[in-house]
Amino acid sequence: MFEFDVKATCGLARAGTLQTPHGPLLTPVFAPVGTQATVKAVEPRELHEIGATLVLSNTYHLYMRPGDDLVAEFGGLHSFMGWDGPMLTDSGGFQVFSLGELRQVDDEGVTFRSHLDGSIHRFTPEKSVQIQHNLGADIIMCFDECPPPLDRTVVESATKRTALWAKRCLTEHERLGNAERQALFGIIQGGIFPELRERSAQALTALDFPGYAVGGLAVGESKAQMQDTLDQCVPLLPAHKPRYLMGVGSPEDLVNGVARGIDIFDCVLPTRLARNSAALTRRGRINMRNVQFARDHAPIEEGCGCYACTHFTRGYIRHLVKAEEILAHQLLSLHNLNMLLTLMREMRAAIFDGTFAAYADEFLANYKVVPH
RNA sequence: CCUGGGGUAGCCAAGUGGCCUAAGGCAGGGGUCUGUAAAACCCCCAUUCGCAGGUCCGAAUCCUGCCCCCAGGA
Repeated sequence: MFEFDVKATCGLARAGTLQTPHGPLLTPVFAPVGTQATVKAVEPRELHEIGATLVLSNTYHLYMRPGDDLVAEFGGLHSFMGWDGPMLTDSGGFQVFSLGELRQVDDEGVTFRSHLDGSIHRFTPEKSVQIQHNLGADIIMCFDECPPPLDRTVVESATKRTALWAKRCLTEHERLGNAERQALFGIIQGGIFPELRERSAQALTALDFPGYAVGGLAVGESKAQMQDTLDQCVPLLPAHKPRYLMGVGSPEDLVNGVARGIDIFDCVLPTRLARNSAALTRRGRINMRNVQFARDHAPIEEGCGCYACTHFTRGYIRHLVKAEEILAHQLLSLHNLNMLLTLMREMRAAIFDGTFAAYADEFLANYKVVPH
């Protein structure tokens, strides 16, 4: 289980297959985020229809509500949420970063207040692995500390801690004895600092995880810094193991990530943008709230095969957005996810065809940050 | 016609002499969003208070006239 075969390469870009208990995962792959055991506004049936293969969910949120023990009672996340494909859970490490003032980190673990009711809780690496064991995703993540990427002192201590915690996660995972059912991935930290990335990669690869994530990016650094960091640290990861860039991303970041040898991505962006009325197109992002679309009879994107684009006009979707109808969130979420999933499929095909570089160049040339 | 109440932004509405170059909400326009504390957040949107005079150092606020609207009575 969890064998990863690189089937084709094109430059640094790779197309592979990762075996999981819920079927093979074709990479490069983008995972829609379903934080609370649901991809917001999208049914599992629809996820299948648009070709989603991997879904991410969250340790912190599900521990808080409804509780990982309750999810276990329902047979784990897959049966609880009705998704029978591969799943990944984040460790809760990112929440340590994003909860801000609500938390306190020490070498042993993290104490934090619930964002729901203010109650005090504590995560340790062991606790995170235990929760993820109860949740039952195919891929689980080491409990890490994800620091703001630019402060060297903070990043250095977080990077050291992440390495120590990775060892503890692995020990706990082995103790629980379910390595055949769940693959535990290690996470590289180090912010934008090459020496720290290098040290982190050395420490983590020494533990021989079945897959490695690059964490701590897309959290405040510039695009150039993110790309430089990937250029530097992806080659430090074993070529025969899947590489996961956490929390990314935007269409251009996915292309840039694949070009640098990343296999797995996840991001809230497409679904969050959808609920905040933005649509992703190949020419860039458009805000469907804007009055310029009020009398637009075209679909969100000409030529897009998704249900939103084959059945509805921009004018109608703008109306739904302005009227705050639930269907606006549903259609835009579906479209945005479809756009990214299609992009991933096309990149995979281009890698097999040996035309990835040209494909990437053309995509990036057409994709404008400020379109129309 | 009489009596009372009322006319502040597209709508609702606070303010009843100086801190009003007028609160707030809605609507409208624009922006932000990357391992989801997000169907969230941010910005813009009345030099002007029904109209015309007057009092006063000072008026959306007081006075006079006019014009509208509402309720009740003829």
